[in-house]
Amino acid sequence: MSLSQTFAALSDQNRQKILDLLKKRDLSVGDIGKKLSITMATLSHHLDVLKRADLVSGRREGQQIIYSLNLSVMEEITEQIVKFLKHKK
Amino acid sequence: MSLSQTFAALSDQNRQKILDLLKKRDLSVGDIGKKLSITMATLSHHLDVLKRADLVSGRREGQQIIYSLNLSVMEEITEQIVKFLKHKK
DNA sequence: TATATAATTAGATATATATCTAAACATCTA
DNA sequence: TAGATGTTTAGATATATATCTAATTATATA
Repeated sequence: MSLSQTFAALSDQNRQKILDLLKKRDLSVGDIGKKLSITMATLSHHLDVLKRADLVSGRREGQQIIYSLNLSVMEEITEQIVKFLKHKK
Repeated sequence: MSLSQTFAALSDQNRQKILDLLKKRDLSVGDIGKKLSITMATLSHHLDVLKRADLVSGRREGQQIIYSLNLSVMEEITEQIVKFLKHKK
C-alpha cells in the first residue's frame, strides 16, 4: 500500500469519523453505525477501505464484528508522513 | 480546508511527485512537466488542486509561473496529522 | 505589432468512488 | 431447526476526478 493510497483512505469524512471513534475504544459495526448517518452497507464499504489500508482490523465476537485501530500501523504511517512533509529543501 | 480535503490533495501519485520535486527547489510549470508523463493541461489541474489545498504557491516571473512549497502550511498540516494519528486510546 | 513561448481554461470522456436498496451470509437462541 | 440479529455482498446510480485535445490568455521579443 503506497502512501498515496493511505492518504486516499484517510480522505473521506466518514472514514475520519470512524477512526476518531475507534481511537476511544473498540466498537462493533452496529455501534459505529449509530454514530454515522449512512446505511450499514455504506459503512461496510468504508470499513473495507480502512481494512485494505491496514488502518483497522475486525475480529468476530459472536454475531458482532469488533473493529479496532491498528495502532502500530498508524504510528508507522505517521512516521512516513512526517518524513515526507517535514523534509526541508 | 478540512484535514480530509488535505488528505485528498495528497492522495494522487502525480501530486506527490510534484511536492517531492518542489522540496528540492522552486520550479516552473514547464520544468515540473518535464519530470512527469502528463500533459500541461493535466499538470495545471494538479497544481490548482495543490494551490487550493494551500500546499503550494505560484508566482509569475516573466512568461513563467514559478511554484514553491508552502513550508509553513506543510508544517502546520504535519502537526495536525500527527495529532490526529498519534493520539492514543 | 506579429509571432513565439508559457500556462491556464473549456469541454469531453473514462474511471473511481460514495451511496443506496435488496439479497445473502453468519451466528445466536428459543 | 426456525426465526431474529448483525454484517457483508451484489447490483445500480450519481457524483467526483484524472486525463486528454483544442482554444484562450499572458508575456516577451523580433
